[in-house]
Amino acid sequence: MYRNQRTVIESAASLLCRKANEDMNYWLMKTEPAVFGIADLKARRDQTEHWDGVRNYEARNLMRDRMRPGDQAFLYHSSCAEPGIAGIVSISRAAYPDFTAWDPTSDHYDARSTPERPLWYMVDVRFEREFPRVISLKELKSEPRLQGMRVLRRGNRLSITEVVPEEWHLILGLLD
DNA sequence: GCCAACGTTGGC
DNA sequence: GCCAACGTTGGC
Repeated sequence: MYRNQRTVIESAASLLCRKANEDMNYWLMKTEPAVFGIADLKARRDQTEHWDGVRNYEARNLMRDRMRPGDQAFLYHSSCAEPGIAGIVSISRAAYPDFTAWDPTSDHYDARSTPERPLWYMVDVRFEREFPRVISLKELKSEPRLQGMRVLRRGNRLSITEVVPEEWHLILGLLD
């Protein structure tokens, strides 16, 4: 009961915050569903998880300098049978040091990063919505008004990219 | 600072 | 499994 009430209150607060925030940004975040997909996030306690393992400076800078709580992001499934956008997550915590970089047993260990001088950062994301179907990469590529999207560029490898509001709403419209 | 070699990403 | 494209590393 307490959990439900808190969730409702937080959702309302998040909405209010979003409406008041002119600088809200939209994002696209890539993940391999075999490792951690939208279904995994949905199943997490509080449907929230930290987004660890980003080891690219440009993506780190976007998280650290531009992402704000209340921002929304498409969750993109890559390296799978049907690459595409599987749903929406929200940013629930601003960037903080990625502690997996300090763990020698982690796949993402990086000896250059320390608690005193963190090199890598992560945010927390919360499940918002799973689409009734994946909006495939093929479908995104076939839409002329989306050709500017960085994720569609040939050879793109950046795991976090910005989505402009026009693209965001157009993509949501593809579901109808 | 240049740039070749390397490891990784990710669609196909 | 293939391979193009990319970011990073390290020799010079």
